[in-house]
Amino acid sequence: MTLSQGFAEPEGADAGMAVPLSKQRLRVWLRLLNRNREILGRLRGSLRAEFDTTLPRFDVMATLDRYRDGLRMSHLSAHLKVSNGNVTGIVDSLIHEGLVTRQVDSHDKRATTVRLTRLGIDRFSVMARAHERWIDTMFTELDSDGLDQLSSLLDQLHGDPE
Amino acid sequence: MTLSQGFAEPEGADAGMAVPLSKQRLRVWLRLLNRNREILGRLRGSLRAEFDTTLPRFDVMATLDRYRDGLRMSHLSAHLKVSNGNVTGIVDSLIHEGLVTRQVDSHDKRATTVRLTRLGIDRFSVMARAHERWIDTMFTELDSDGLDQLSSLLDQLHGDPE
DNA sequence: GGAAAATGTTTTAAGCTTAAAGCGTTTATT
DNA sequence: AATAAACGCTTTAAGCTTAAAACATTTTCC
Repeated sequence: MTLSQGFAEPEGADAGMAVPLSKQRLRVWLRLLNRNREILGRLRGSLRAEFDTTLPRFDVMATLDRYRDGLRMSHLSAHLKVSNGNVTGIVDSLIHEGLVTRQVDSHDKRATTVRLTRLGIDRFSVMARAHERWIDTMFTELDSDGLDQLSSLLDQLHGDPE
Repeated sequence: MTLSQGFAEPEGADAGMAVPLSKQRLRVWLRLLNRNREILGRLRGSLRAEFDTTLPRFDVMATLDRYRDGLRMSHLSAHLKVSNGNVTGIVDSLIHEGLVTRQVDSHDKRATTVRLTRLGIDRFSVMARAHERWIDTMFTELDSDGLDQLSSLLDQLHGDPE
């Protein structure tokens, strides 16, 4: 999965200042990683405690809720940035619970469209409200300006080759 | 795992402005999550391609490299913010490869101290240099000020109950 | 139209992850 | 000292995740 790109030299010619900048980047990356893990841990615990479900299932439902007309499996996994096969299992289990349907495309028999059921929509809307509250409490200290700043700084990271 | 805390009302009394702020928080959280996944995906791929190892193994070694005197299993998992049992398996496999040792504490027979071996230290130092380069390329667009800002904004998120 | 390449998805094998239960060991309480 | 509680770690069961292989269908290109 796209790994042969790396290895450009740090570009800002490493004359004296280069080392500290690398270290600083490393520290910030570590912090980003840890914050993310902490937040995910809390969300996971809350989802389990309140709704007896998991984060991956919630993520799939959230994405399908944003695309009410349904989504191809491949688009779903692209949106979630997880592997293709991964989504298969999660969707299977959501179908098993009656929250989602999988419908073969009439024009292309390879492709399927996944969609929330009525039940799925209803279930999700309850969870979404709770989720919004959890995020609110974790992001309380950031006001609109802080959020904009954070957002724009995050945009400057390029995780994707692009 | 600490889940009964949540559910304070968004505190800034939701009069008109509250809804957009929640949505903005949600968007930023999504972005944070996605960036993190992208970066992790790239690092995973590079680690596999260049060193035939995994991110969790790298993380354990990186932590042990910072604590050359060794670390208790519990401290290790606390640092990594993963579950206790999780680390057990990863350390097992690192021991199997001769990169790490596990030594029972002489005063407390329940506890063990995990430490990099000479081989582990050497292997890690090679990987660490590559890792630094990868992070450098992904964080190129952020200068020292940007990094400081990002760092301080991330500090304002509270993932941990605290 | 038929072979080859590409596409959309699922399956597989290996490994990660968590929460909860289990096992010794140590500490606290009487 | 005996019991109970706490602690440090490992095991277990269930589920998530990935990369790669496999499958089926469609498209491309002679």
